[in-house]
Amino acid sequence: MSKPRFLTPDLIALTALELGDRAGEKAMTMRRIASELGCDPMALYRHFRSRELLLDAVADLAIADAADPDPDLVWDERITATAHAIRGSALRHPGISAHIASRPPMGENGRRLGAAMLTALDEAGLSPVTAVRSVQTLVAYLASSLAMAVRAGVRDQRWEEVSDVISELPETEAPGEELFVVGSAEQFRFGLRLLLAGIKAEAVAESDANEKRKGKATGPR
Amino acid sequence: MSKPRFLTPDLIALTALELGDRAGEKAMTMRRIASELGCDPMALYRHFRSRELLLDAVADLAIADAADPDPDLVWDERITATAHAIRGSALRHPGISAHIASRPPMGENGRRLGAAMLTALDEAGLSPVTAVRSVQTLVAYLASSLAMAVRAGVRDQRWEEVSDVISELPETEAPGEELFVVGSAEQFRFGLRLLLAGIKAEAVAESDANEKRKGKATGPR
DNA sequence: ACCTGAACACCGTTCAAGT
DNA sequence: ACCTGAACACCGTTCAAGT
Repeated sequence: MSKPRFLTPDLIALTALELGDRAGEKAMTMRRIASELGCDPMALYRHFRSRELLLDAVADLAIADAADPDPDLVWDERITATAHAIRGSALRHPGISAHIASRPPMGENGRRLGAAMLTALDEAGLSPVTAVRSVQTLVAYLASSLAMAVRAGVRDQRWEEVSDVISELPETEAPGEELFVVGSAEQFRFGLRLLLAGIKAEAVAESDANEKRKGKATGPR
Repeated sequence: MSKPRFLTPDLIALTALELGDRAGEKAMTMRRIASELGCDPMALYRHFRSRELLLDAVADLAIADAADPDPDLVWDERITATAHAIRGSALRHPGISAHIASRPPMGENGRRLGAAMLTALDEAGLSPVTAVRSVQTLVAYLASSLAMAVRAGVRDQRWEEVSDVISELPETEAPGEELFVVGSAEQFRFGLRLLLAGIKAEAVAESDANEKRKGKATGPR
């Protein structure tokens, strides 16, 4: 409304986030964000070099309220808690979730939550290389689950067709319809469980390798 | 150039795919696709109700050359082969890969390849419900890996910052730079391995449950 | 230093009209 | 049946100018 004398990156990102939540992804244009702030569209370019970079800032802001996991939890519960926290925050801001899905936030909050997962995996006994790879895999899965949840507002028509395929398989009873709600919390939980089982197998393999290596120097046990 | 008297969905999709490969994602506008075909932009709307639906057709076309897996392979190798085939085809069409990532193709080819994975998982002994969930998880991971590979043309500046986090962890040696090439084939392979390990654990759990159930009726073995 | 206004080169899509 | 043309209501971004 009134001309804000002090435009800041934070104020711009917050305004864009609210606009997106209220009016949808497509409403977050430079022109509409500016009119929301009561300034000229070009004023935004004083603070962000492009629309893409502005949206990156909005994406990181959207997950600001995802809390770090309780340090008393064991490592795999900490991973699960962090993943669900990120998913929850992102879905509470539907206007920016598609952007989060395609460009995982690497701002203050993205790095904070990434570090939390990395620390948990370190505690699980993974080597640094495997821990980083695992975090990247978790982030990739999280991003995609988000993308699917966003457009699954109602049921995604296209997935229904998969049921035709299933009924052609041998020994198959028709599964319930709810199975085809892509992006559901239940589907998300399932995929996370698969990944954690894989990570645990990886941890066991690495610790076996370490045992064997140490064994040669100090004897077994 | 000359006015094509017989516009078809296939011809339009093919033209758009080539344009995208040649001139990038943003070049695939209704207006430019039409000018490539030598027709009026509005002629396209006779065959696709919206740009989004046209791009869905292009996405499915892009993975048309991903072959079904060799039926002689064991199930997990078949999953791996299919996933790599899809990734390969998608990356050969950089103009549409971002769209593929955000909306997994459910046209002729998407369904064909989804069915191949589902059949493999059925053979692994998974229940239909678990098999469908697993395919959805695999597709989600595949989609996201694609999205990351697309914009990783050069190194993604933002991921580099993760290395700061790592160096704060205890007992960590600086990992090689190549670790931060997000979307690399190696990173993709790693995530796929995690998921397959998870799926195998799931298969074991389900077959144990079945053994126990049958055991009560027919005795062990 | 920070913001404005006009202008450039585009978009997707609707609608009424042509053949 | 299929395609066209003009028009509507927008975009992101550059550049020169204002205060």
